[in-house]
Amino acid sequence: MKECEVIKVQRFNAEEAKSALIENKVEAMGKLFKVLGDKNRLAIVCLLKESDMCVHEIIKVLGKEQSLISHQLKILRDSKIVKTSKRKNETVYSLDDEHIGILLKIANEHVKE
Amino acid sequence: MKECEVIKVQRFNAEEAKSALIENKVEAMGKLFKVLGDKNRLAIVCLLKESDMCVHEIIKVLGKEQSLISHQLKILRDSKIVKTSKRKNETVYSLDDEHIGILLKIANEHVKE
DNA sequence: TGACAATATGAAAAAATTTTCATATACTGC
DNA sequence: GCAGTATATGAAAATTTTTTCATATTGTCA
Repeated sequence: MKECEVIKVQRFNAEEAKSALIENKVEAMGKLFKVLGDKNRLAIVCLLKESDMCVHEIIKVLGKEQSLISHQLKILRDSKIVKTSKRKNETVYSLDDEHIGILLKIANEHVKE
Repeated sequence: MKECEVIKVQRFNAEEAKSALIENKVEAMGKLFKVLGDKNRLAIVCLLKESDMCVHEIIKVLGKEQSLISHQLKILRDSKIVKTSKRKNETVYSLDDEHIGILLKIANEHVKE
C-alpha cells in the first residue's frame, strides 16, 4: 500500500498516535460512555442529578420493572457513577462524582444543536 | 405500595421529575454516549482530536479491518461527531464539533481517579 | 478508457447487552 | 421470631450491536 497524501503532508507517526490513545485511557473512557449510553441508565443518572432518590422512587418515575432498575443500578454502582446510603430499610442513590454532572451538561449542549 | 420515606421528606413529584428528563433530551444524549461507548469508535475520535486523518491512516494506526473502520466512521458521521472533506481520492475525517473535545476531556478526568 | 487505489455498503455471522422471570436477601416494626 | 416492604441477583430469553465477508462505488492517473 502506498502511503496516503495526508500522512506525507502531516508527517504523521502512527506509533506516536497509538501511544497517545493509551495515555488518554480510551478503554476506561469507553466503558464510562457505554454505561451512560443506555437510555434507562442515563434516565436514572439524570434523575439523580436533580435529587437523591430511593430505588422505589426511581421505579415509580421511570415506570419500569423493579428488577430492571436494580440491575441497571448495579451497573452504575460498579462504574462508580452512583453511590448509595441507607435510610431505614431503603437504599438511597446519589451521583458519586461531580464530573458526571458536567459531562451531562456538555452532552446536552452538543445535542441541542 | 407505601410511599417511601425519601419521597415524603423531599415532597418529590414524579411527574415533574419525568418532564425534567424530557427537557434534558435524555434520548439524544443517550445516543451520543452510545456512539462514543464503542472502543473502536472512541479510539477514532481520540485520534481525530489530535489530528485530521484519512481513512487509510486510521486503519493503519488502529490495525483493524478496513470494512470495520468504514462502518464505524459511518456511524460517527451519522451522529455528526465527525465530518469529512476530500483530498484527491482520499477522504479526510475530522471532528465536527468542539463539544466532543470537551466531553473527552471531562470523561478523561472522571476516569483518572 | 482501463487499471488501480481508496472508501463504502449490504447482509450474514458472531458477540454482547438488555430485559424478564423466578427467587433470594436484608431490614423494620410488631 | 414473623410478616411485610425494599432491594438484589442468577440465569434464560429477547434484542441489539459489532465484526466479517463479499462486493460495489468513486476518483485518479497513465
